[in-house]
Parts: sequence; C-alpha cells; structure tokens
Amino acid sequence: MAGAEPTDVLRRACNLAGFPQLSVLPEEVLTDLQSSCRVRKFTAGEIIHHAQEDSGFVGFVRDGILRMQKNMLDGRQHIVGLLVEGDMFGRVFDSPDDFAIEAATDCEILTFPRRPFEALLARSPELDRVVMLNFLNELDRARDWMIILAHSKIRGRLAGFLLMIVSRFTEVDHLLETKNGEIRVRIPISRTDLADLLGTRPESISRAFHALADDGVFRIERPDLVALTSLDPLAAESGELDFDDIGSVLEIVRGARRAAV
Amino acid sequence: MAGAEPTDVLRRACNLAGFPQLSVLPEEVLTDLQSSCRVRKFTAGEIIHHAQEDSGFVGFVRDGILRMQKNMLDGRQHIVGLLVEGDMFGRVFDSPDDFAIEAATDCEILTFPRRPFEALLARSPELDRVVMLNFLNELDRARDWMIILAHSKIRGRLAGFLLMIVSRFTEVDHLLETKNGEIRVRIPISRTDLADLLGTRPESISRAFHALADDGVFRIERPDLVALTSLDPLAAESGELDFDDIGSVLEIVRGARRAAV
DNA sequence: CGGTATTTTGAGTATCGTCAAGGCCAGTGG
DNA sequence: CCACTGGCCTTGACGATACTCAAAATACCG
Repeated sequence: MAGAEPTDVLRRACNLAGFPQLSVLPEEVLTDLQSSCRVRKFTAGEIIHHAQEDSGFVGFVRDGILRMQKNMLDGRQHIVGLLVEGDMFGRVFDSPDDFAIEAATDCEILTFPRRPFEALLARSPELDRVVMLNFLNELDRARDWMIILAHSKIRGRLAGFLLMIVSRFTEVDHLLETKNGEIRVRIPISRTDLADLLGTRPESISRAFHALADDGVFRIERPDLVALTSLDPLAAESGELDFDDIGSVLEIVRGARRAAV
Repeated sequence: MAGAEPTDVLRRACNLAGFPQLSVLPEEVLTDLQSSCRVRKFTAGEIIHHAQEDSGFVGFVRDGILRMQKNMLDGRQHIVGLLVEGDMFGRVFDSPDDFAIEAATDCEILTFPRRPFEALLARSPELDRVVMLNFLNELDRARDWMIILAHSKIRGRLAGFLLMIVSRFTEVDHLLETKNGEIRVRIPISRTDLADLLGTRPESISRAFHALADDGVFRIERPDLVALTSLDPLAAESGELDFDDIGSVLEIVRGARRAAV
C-alpha cells in the first residue's frame, strides 16, 4: 500500500506549519521531520492504534478528533482522553501504549516512524523539549479529567466537560463560535462517547443536558450544539473549578458582546 | 533555617542509591545532583507545595506518601494522584503546578533547586530521559485513575483502587505482604482521602469496604488492612480491568502459597 | 421520502449522598 | 489505672440521583 503511493506528493502534503509548538525547531530538524512524515486519513470509528501493541509511529493530529480509550472485556469502553489538532500521541523510549486510539470523527494525522523519531529526539534538544512539554500538557489534561470525573453528580461532570472544551480546546477548529453575544459550543462527540468519558450512560447524559438547559445554564440548539451567554453558571455547576485560562475565554465572550452591540 | 544546618551531614544523607531510575546516570551527573540536594521531612498533613505557585524545586519521594490535590473553594478537596517512594514531582521548563502537594503520611523527600536541575537536564541526556520516562509513567497512572473513577459504582472504584495498589505500588515499603497464602494489603490513606480520590464520601467508602468483605472478596483485618486470597474477585468487581503487570503480582501470590504449604 | 442510528422520555429499582448518632482506638491527664 | 477527649470509622434512616430496560421521538443519510 505505502509503496504504491506517490510519496513526493505525500511529503509536500506534510505541512508542519500548522503546529505552533514545532515552529521553535531549527530548520534542519524540521526538514528531517518532513522527510519521514506521512499523512494518513481515517474516517469516524476507524481504529488508528490497537492497545498494547507497538504502532511503530508517533502521530500528530492535524484535523478531527481522536479518542484514547480502553476497551473492556464486556464490550464497554472507557475514554481517557480526546486528541485534537496539534496534539501529539504515541510513545517514545519505552513500552507501547496501554490504550487504543480511534477516530471519533473523520480525521487527518501525520505519522513519523518511531525509531527515526527517537533518533532525532536524541539529536535535537529542541524537539526533546517540545515532546516533554507535550507530555506535561497531557498530564495536566488527564488530571483535569480526574477532577471532572470525581464529581458525584452527572450535571457537575457535564459542566466540567463543557468548561474543558471552552478552556482547553479554545483553538480547535470550529468548536467555539461567538455570535450575537453568546458562545456557541459544539460537542464533538456522541452521547455514547460522552458517557464513556464521564463514566455514566447516554441516558443520564441526555437528562443532564436537559436539566442544565431547564435551569438556564445554556440553550440546546442541536444535540451537538449548545449556546450560552455566561460561563458563570457552568463554573458554579462544576463546583468552582477554576480552569487556568478561563480568563481568556471570558475575553472572547466580552469581545462577542461588543461585536453584537 | 537552612543556613544553620550542618550541610555536610545533610549531603551525606542525600543517598540517591534508593532511586533505581537514577542508577543509570553517569557518575558526574550524580555528583552534580548530590551537590544541590537537600533532605526534607514532613509530618502527615503538612503542606509541601501550594497550588499555582512556584515551589522552586523538584522533589523525589524517599519515604512516605504524598497526595497531589486540588483544594476547592467550598473546602472539599479532590486528589489526583498519590506519590510514593521513588516518584518524582514538580515542574520543569514551564509554569508551576496547578495542584497542591501535601503529606498523606509522615514522609521524607529530596529536593533539588529548580534552576540548577533544569540546567543539568539540558546538559545530561540521560537525566532528561529519566525525567521524560517519569512523566510518561505519571501519565499512565493518571489515566488508570481515570478508568477507576469512571466506574459507576463505588464498589468497582474501590476494587480498582486496591488493584492499583497491588499492581503499581508493589515495590512500595510495607504496603504489600504475603503470608500464609494470602496477600495483605495496607491501605495507606484515610477513608476521607480515599473518598476525595474516588469521588465520593467517606461513608460510602466504608459501606463499599464492608459490602466487598461480606461478599468474600477480602477480609478486613483493620480499617487500614485487608487480606485476600485471590485477585480474581477483585478484578471481576473492577470490571475486568487488566492492569499490565498484574501477572507479576499473581506470581507473588503463588510464591506465598508455596511458602505456606 | 424512507430507513437507520442517535437521542430522548418514561417507569421502576438500586445506589449514593446527607445528616445524625454511635463505636472504636490512641493519647492525655488526673 | 482509669476516665476523658478527639479523631476516625461505622451504622442507620431517608431523600435524591443514577442505572436499567423499554419505547418513542428526533435527527441524519442517502
């Protein structure tokens, strides 16, 4: 399959400019990266990486959303993280990942064969730094998910999830939109995925959505789109979580309000 | 306070031999580390590091258990991880940690001033590697906690917690003991901490303990000590979680059985 | 416009959170 | 040595919440 592909076209398609973290790398490292890079596309539901086997590559998400999950023997699955554009995934220097990676939406990723990538990592402290900071960021996110999951009521978890989207996934393509003084948040995964992520069932997720809507926390435009005028009720529901960069989101809201007047 | 201390004695006390991960480091790096190392002791309940402020050091746990947590405005606290002997904590190269670190038990840690540590990190690829692998390990643990938290019933979460201890904290001082063909697991934190970690209340933790005991999953010797003859019921309760190195624990059990016969 | 998957709603049961009270243990001081 | 105290764990009762199974409504896709 790979042999039949027009590799020069593929490589031209490997535009690394879309990854701000990589912009600090020296030109030489970038060309090295480009030379082993491949673009791969997946449609929603496809398996990108099986748990506990070496995929042989590290990946960068260029577009779409991936879910990292553990598939249980009884058929249920638990999601431990969402990967969005700009995120890196995969292992370096040790055993393969314990989690499977699947496409939650249609998506496009860049892959780099693991061995050459590790070699480059050893040669370039800059790349090493980028990868290290990426892991630290993932660690933060995982712990934020833990806080969200620790809420005893589903309403609180859902509120935490929405805050996670507006605060951590601010930059992600089309997830956030400000219009007429309100923020419109697109929920990029299904109720089932949301249940797998928040540790509950789809029915409870649905009820929590409508309970919050009834209380005026937001308005449900479509099952995958809610509109809200303030983040405060959401923050109150989530139990006074202070996401670190919620401030920047508030700026967005104010900007939207000014634009609306 | 620091100026009054007999620093040569302190430095002799900085025995890095207790950290297997560090044994791969070149002699030169080890001496560098030793030279900036300080030993600090804390008693249970003491605050080691406040959230969102730069502690100015990275730490290694030599003894005892630390909890990493977020303190909520309403007084509740959510635990996002436990640090045990051999674990490293603290940030490098970026903003301070979002979480507070407190002593869950009396403990002893080694601290290294952050700036010199970062400088050494830049000079030594070996140390860099050690730190990177540490973060990867923490990431794995955080995701395992997520899986545990995602259980809808407290029984399942508690079972997951016990499996976490048995599989991930195997090496930790006195937590695990095999005797007369059974494993005795010491629960190193209070019911309240356990509730903060598993996202519930102490009462529910207590009930879950006794419910599992009534079903023969284990026997409660003391509030902080349970004895069990097989991990299978525990694994069944936790929903077929397959902790990666549960195999090695099973070896321990078999060994204990042989010794008992 | 029809067929399918997803989301929502409903009713009954199980589990959990809450508040309050009781028990156990260790340390303290008489 | 014993009574007292305070912290932690346990138990009980009740209301709130979530899970389960089933069915209906809605959205999505061709």
